Amino acid sequence: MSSIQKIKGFADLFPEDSRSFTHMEAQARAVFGRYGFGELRTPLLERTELFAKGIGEDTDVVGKEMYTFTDRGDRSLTLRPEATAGVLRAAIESSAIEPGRATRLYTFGPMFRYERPQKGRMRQFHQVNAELLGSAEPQADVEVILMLEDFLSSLGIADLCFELNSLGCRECRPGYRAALTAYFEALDHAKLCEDCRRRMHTNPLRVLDCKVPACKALVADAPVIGEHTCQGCRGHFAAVLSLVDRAGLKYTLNPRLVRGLDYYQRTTFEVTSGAIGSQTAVAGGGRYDGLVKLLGGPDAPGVGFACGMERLAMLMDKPEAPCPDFFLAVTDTREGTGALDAALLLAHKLRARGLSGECDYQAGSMKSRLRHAGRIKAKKCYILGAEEFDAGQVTVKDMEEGDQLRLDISAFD
RNA sequence: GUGGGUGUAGCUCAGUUGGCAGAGCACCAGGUUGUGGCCCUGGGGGCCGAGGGUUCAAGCCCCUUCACUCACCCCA
Repeated sequence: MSSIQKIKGFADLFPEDSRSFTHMEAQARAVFGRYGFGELRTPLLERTELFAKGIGEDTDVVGKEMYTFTDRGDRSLTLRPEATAGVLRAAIESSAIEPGRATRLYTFGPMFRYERPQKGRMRQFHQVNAELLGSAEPQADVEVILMLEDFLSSLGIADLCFELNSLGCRECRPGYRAALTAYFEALDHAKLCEDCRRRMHTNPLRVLDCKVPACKALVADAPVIGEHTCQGCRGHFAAVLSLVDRAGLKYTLNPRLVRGLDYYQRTTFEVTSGAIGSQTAVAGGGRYDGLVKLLGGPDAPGVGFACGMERLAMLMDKPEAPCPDFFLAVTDTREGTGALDAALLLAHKLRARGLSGECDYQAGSMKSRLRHAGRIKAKKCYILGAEEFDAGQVTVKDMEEGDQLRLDISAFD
C-alpha cells in the first residue's frame, strides 16, 4: 500500500492489452496507406491557446477538461485533449496545406482529458485520427467515412451503427439556432430540465441531445436542421448521402447528432456501439471548413475523424500471444557445473538463427520445467540436464508430438 | 464537480446474530528415482485498503480517510 501507484484515470498496458493496440496501429497504417494517407506525429504538449481557439472556448473540453499548467518559462501549456488542432497547427506551420489540393494525414497516440473516469473513459486515452485537408467536395467527406468503415471492419468489429447529420454552415446555422430557441421559448420551457433551460440560450443544439425523458419528449417536435440549412449545405449533404449509399454503406440519419467541438460544419458523423457501457461513441468526426484559417493558415477546408482505441479494444477479439519457438530448460541442479551458462549461450545461438524463446536462469525439476514449457506454449523444449551437460549435448523435445532427440550443443555453432 | 457500489492470498471471490482467516485458479513439492497437459495428495503464502473508536473479543458495528469501480455531466 505504501508503494507508488499510477494516477487516476491512467493505465498500464501489459502485453495482453498492448497487443490489441499494436494490432490497431498496424491495421490503421495498412488501411490508411491504401487511401494515400501519411503518418504525422505531433507533440503531446501544445500552447494552451491552440486548443482554446481550435476547439472553442465554450466547449466542455476547453472549459473544464484540459490538463493545463505553466512551464518554467511561464508559458501556458496543455496536454492535447484531441488531435485535430495539433495536426492542423503542424500542417500550417510547415506549409503543408495547399488550398485546392488534398493533403491526407493520420496520427495516433494518447490524448488527455481531466474527467471522472468510468467504463470506456480514461484521463489518458488513445485515438486514431485522420484528416483530409484542402478539399471542400462531398467526395472528400465520403472518402473519409468509407476509410473509417474500412478500418473498423479490418479489426473484425461488427454491430456498429453509422449515424450521419449535417449541422449547416456559418451562414445558415444561426438561423436554425434562432428557430430552436424560439421553439423552446414558445413551449412551456419550465418543463425542460435545469441544464436545458440554460442551454436553450447558450447552445440550443445541445438540448437536442439531452437524455432526460421530459426533454426528449419536447424535443421530438423541435424544428429539424434540414429544413433550415442553406441551398449549398443541402446540396452538399444530399451528395454525401447519395455517395455513401452507392458505396453500399448502411447508415442512419440522426438530425440530433450534435458534436461537442465547436468547429464542425456541414457533415458530422458518429459510429456507435451498444456493447461498451454507457459511453456509446466509438468514433466521431465531420467537416471543419474554416478551422484552418481560424488557426492562422490558408482558407482551406477539412474533414476528418477520431476513433477511440480503448473503446475499439473492448469490441475486438484479443490477439493471441505468440507461441515461442523454444523454451530452454535447465534440469541440472548440481551446483557450479556451468549448465546455466551453457543454456544462456545456446539460447543466444538459437535466437541468432531467428528462433524466439526464453531460457531458464535457475535449474529446476524436469516436471516443473516441462510444465512451464507447456504453459507458455513453446513449440520445442530444449532440455539441459546433468547427463546432457556432461556429454556436451542437449535434448530437444517436440511439445506437440512428444518425441525427442539428443543433439550435440556444438552443432548449433 | 455530484451520486451509487466495492476494497480479504499473486488472480477471481466466499466469510452467518461479532467468537481460531477460507475456497477455486496460479505457484512449489510428492504420487511417477529425468519428461508437460488429465487425475490424486501435501505445502508455502494474509497489517482482512489505511487511521481512530465501541467491545472480554472486530474482516464483520461506529467515525474518518484513501483507492478502485459504475453512473450523471460530456465525449473517443
